[in-house]
Amino acid sequence: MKHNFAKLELKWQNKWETAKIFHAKEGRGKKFYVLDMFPYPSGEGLHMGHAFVFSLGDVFARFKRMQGFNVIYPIGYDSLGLPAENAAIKSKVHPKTYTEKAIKNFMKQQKAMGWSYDWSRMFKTGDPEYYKWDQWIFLKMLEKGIAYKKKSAVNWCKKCKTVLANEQVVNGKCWRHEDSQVEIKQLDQWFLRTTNYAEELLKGLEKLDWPERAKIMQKNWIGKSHGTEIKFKVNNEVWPVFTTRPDTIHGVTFMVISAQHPKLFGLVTEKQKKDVEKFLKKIKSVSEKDAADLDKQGVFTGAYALNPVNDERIPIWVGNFVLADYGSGMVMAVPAHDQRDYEFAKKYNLKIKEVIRGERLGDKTGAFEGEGVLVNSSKFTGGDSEKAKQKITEYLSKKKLGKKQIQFKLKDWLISRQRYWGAPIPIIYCDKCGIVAVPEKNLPIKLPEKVKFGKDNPLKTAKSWVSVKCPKCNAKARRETDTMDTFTNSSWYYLRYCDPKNKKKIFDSKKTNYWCPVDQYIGGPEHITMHLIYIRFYTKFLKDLGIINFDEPAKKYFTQGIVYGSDGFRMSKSRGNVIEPLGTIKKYGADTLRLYLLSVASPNSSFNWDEKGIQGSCKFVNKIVGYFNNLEFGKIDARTESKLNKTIKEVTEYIQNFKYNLAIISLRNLFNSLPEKTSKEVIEKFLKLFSVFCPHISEELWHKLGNKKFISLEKWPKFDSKKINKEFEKQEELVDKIVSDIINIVRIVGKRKKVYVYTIPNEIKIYSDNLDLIQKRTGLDVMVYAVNDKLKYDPKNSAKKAKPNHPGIYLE
RNA sequence: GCGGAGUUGCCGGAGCGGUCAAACGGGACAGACUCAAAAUCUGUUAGCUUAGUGCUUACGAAGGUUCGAAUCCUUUACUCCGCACCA
Repeated sequence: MKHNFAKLELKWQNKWETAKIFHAKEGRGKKFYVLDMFPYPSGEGLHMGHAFVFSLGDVFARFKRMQGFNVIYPIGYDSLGLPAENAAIKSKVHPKTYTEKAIKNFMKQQKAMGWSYDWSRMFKTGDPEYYKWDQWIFLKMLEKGIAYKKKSAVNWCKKCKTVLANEQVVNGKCWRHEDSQVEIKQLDQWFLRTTNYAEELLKGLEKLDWPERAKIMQKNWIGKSHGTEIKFKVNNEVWPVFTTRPDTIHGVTFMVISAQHPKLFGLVTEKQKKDVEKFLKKIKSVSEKDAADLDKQGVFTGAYALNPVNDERIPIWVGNFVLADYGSGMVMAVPAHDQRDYEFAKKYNLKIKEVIRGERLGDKTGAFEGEGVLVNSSKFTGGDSEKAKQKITEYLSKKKLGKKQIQFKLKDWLISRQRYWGAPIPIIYCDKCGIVAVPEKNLPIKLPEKVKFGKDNPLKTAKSWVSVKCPKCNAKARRETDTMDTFTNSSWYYLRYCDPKNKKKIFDSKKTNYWCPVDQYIGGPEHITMHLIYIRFYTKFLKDLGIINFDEPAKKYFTQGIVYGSDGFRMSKSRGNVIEPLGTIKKYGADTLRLYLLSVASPNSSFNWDEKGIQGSCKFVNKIVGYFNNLEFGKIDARTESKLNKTIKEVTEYIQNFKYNLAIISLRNLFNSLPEKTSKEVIEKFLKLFSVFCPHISEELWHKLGNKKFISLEKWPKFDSKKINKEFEKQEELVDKIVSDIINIVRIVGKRKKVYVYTIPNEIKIYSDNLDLIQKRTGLDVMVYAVNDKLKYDPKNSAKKAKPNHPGIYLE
């Protein structure tokens, strides 16, 4: 009875492909864009996590397609990037060869899962035809002042041998190397001005239908705070300082400048130079060990700042806890009213001056950070601290000593990478002309094939590639050897799917505007503060550039759970707990695997892989096949009709809301209650619902029913609420109840052969209609009588026990 | 430190004010079929109790709101995740 799923699945995969039924074309009705985050093709191939996420997307795409939407469901490969380069070096092949091979392997597995991608739109970011447009966007950004180069303190990972963006630093460590402490270096690097869009990125969140958690995370990441910029004077130079507590300005007793501040040594006096240098060395060596446990440390710079409200001379210290790139890299310290400043002051014996008095809650020691009344604050004394924030800001503004300011945590995106396997930054350095953009017509700047991988940036070893003529003056010049962060490639890929083969333009705006934005984006939670910020930023930029007419990439976003190994840990090669879908497909078939992955838990929660559980899905699939093997049509009964309509309703709603697990339960319930004979219509509708989960077997059975077209292109069944009758559910419950009652009695009194059931007269139909079922389930002969039946057999007068919903029972 | 998610029966997991001793799946057990097994089908799977009843204890812990709580509120413990000296 077991079907040969391997052969069957392959057959349908091929049929889908030759008939091109999943190819998307513009203008065939209301569009719907379903997008899974494209995979990073690693040599290990697909793992169960991929199988899970992509199945989520596939079900949704199939569902929407059947609902009559013009669905685009593309796939591609994020093939550029460091891990591929490192893996390639390790296995001593060129990154290109490495990724090409990995992609082939991916495709094979993806096809085996039966995902309904439009393969004709597939691309790889590693193709020059793709990254050409990465470079093009860069040039546009350069034109608009969004891309720029600056020297600043940047994060450097020794293991990656490259700098990292702020988003790629996790707990002070590299996002790819938990054991590699990020170092701060002063380097000249390319940045994208994401901060220009900070406000828009924040505001745009409001209208997005994204999980609350994702929105909150992005909001925190963008980190808007309102405050005041106050201008302090240091050696006759103005130093703006950002604070959210201008009301405490009179309590400033020292300033702290960041240890990474580029202008630090402009402040340090001759006398203090040694101390400062020693200090810098010290914090650097400590940070190597463990920066997280580092306490606040600092040393006097010898310089003084003038407090603009009272001209007090305030010593400037240098400290390890001040960020160089937030605000101006220098803070005003008010130890009486800020816990950090307080600790610092205590440690180094600095003055503490109280300027706000209020009611202390809880802790009696340390800084008082609450609200209260101003004291020791010249003419502001006596005022309310909350109001004073505004008053003091106004006062400073009037005197041009400060102004209201909004500050963001979001930083500009550092995109330079000192590595090979990325899109080269299209820039040329000329001794005469300086930084020169590569003319558009010269794009793409292809990666040179021959490079040496080793200590330094590999591109530097491609001597003939590096040396070029200056596009402006034709003098000898050299190319930028940094490449672009891999996240740039994935920041606009969804747009390219709309017109992937375009050689003249990045894409035809008409096409892109038709398909986009993405209607349903699906991806993991780990992308929320990286990829999803970047892709939104790019979208906003491209909108401003005028080539698209929308400013958010994805209206809806669904965060899926993570599939962990059976040991409860993230699947990883080093742990040895990786499960490849291909092995499971071979054993059970793709349909079964899909069904299982989608029914274990709700799609947004994580779960551990457990092969035992797949049995249930396997049985169900086989049961369906078995049912079709001895299929005879009959008439639809009202009960089945009610159940069918109810199921259609539920399944539709559940899928729409990504509750696939519940949709599958609903389908099981329907199937299990199907009578031996029912109408073809019922069977067909059931199969359609089922087909989004198990498309191969559904196509096969659909065909077997005599249909010539693909079930994948059929119309999604509609339900009729009027046909849903709760009475039937109630009857079912009564049947369940009588069955368990009978069995319960048997258990108590021992085995008997005959059962006599006495119902109140108007209920007899429920039981006599279901007599077969009751007999089958109890395994006993059952007779049903109405209590008023004079001819009934009732030796113990059990009929008198009958109540509504509760018939009397006699066994013998 | 801040923010988010979670803690459910042997297990995986639904449920998110009454219809809950709690969907669905797995496992275990029993019965049917079979010479037998697998598969399949049926039932049981908190405890006590009873010719189908009733009771008690149960949804991390402790309190509270309510006629009524796994579901709402408060406190607390633990787990996972994200951010983290943001001035």
